[in-house]
Amino acid sequence: MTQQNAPVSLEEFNHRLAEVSDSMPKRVRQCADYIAHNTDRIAVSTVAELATAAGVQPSAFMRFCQILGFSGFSEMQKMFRENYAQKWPDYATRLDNLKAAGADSPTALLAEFVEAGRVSLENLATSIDPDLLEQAVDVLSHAPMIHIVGFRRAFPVASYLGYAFEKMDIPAMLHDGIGKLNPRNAIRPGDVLIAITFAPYSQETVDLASYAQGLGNTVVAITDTPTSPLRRTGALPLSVSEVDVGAFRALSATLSLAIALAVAIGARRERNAK
Amino acid sequence: MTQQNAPVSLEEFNHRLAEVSDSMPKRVRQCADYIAHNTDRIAVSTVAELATAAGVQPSAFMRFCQILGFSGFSEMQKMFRENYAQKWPDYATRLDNLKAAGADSPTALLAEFVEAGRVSLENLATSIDPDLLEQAVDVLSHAPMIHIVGFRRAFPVASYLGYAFEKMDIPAMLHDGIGKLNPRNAIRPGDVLIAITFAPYSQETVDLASYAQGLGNTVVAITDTPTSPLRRTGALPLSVSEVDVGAFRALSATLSLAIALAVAIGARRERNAK
DNA sequence: CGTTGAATGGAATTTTTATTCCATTTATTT
DNA sequence: AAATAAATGGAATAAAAATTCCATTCAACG
Repeated sequence: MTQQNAPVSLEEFNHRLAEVSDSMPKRVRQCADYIAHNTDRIAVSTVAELATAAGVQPSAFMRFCQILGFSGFSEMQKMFRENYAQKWPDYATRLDNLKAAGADSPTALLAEFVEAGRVSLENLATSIDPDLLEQAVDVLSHAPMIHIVGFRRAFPVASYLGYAFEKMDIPAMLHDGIGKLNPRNAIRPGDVLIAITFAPYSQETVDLASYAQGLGNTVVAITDTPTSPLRRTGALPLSVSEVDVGAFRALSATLSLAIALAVAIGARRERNAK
Repeated sequence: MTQQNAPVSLEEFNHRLAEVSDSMPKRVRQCADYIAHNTDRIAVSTVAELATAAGVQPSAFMRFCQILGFSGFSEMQKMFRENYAQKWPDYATRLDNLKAAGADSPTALLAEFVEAGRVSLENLATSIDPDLLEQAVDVLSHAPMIHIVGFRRAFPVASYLGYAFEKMDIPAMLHDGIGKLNPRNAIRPGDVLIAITFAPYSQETVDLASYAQGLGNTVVAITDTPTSPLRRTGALPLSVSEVDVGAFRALSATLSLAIALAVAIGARRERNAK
């Protein structure tokens, strides 16, 4: 009994709800009232749970779903789950589709990276922990010297941080591994290390981080997943999850976080100096 | 088979994940990796869906849940559904919250860079000339060796290109200025130079570009304004305009262009090789 | 006050989803 | 290289959930 006009977005859903909320039998209205106040529970509950919470029988809740235009509860829930998951498009699939369409053209590829960057940025904005960021800025703005380490795909981020600190006259040292010199002894008491690494985590970075922590220095980690080895050692973790396109990523979110961190440190230092 | 220590919060879950992520069989690790990047999907998916997305059988996913200390998938999902609460605020809302923290707060700064990055990416997508990009890919995919130069704020871009080419087994050389060696003679006939520079244009980059062109080598320029000195010399110009936040920029668009260029070259080379 | 049609509760049924089990493959150890 | 243990895939089974159906209740109207 699927109706022709099932809502496909939160807006449509709310609109529909308002539209039909007059002319509802008692029990169905109970459902509507409950849902209006607890819309977010739809995606993660069963009919039985929602029905109980609304004080009605499952069958009554069922009728509510149908009055709204869905074939049943499952279809309604599907809409909410998809809406929620939309932030994470499946890039592997999309890339396959793209190739199937014969479009491995440079422009199509660029569009993919632009899209991936956009999603990564949105995700950064919604996932960053303001407290951790604040803590990182605080500790870094008091460091006599900031050390930076990051290799392979993390190196562009490390070097950009180095550039930014340089431009703001903040004492900083980029451990870039030139000549395999490993200038560990440059890390003095009170110095803070910014360690950047992503899966597969580079051993040198992890080593330097634990060395610094062994000395009692604070380490700020820019890293990805919760399984990152930098988290285990008690570093201050700033996490970024970047969307891949094939085997590569655009680093948009990571660099944005890095440069925001650097500029915030610069601003904080000026304030401290006064 | 409920274990005594099933995680009851996201923190505990992540901690546990990090703890056991060494010493995991292959398939279980696949689950861990997928979940680490898509934690938010657990609440709204079925085992079958997650297993497919992680590329494993449902039974393998089941084992993963148990290794983490849950009796099964349902128990794990229950934890996530209970903690689901206010994950709903969307991008726009969240960005407002970040800004609301105060003008020069780290989060407000981050919000600005995220916004700037988004705008820059949009500009890039609409302003890039597909023909020029195609020409650049074409000429670079036939080069016996690709040289890369970029200093200061362009250096992260240059080094990321170096990383990408390295990963794809494409002969490339990053002219990074170490020891002021200036290995100009490494540029052989047929080689192509990617020169990256933005206002204020760094002299070394411009010099190397005109040197290469003097030899008859093609130069692909990643640069900004139409007045860039790299344009005057007849280089193939790919232009990006990046939105500034104060004196800095997030480089999102530039890096996206660079990585798309690199991957396109890699794909083209494979096609040529056949 | 009886008749009719809508609304309701609850149990029966169907469908979906989680979970277990076991034969087969893959690694490890001797 | 053989023996042993661990890991894996896939199908079988169990559990849970959605959906339907129908007997009963309630409300409206003549």
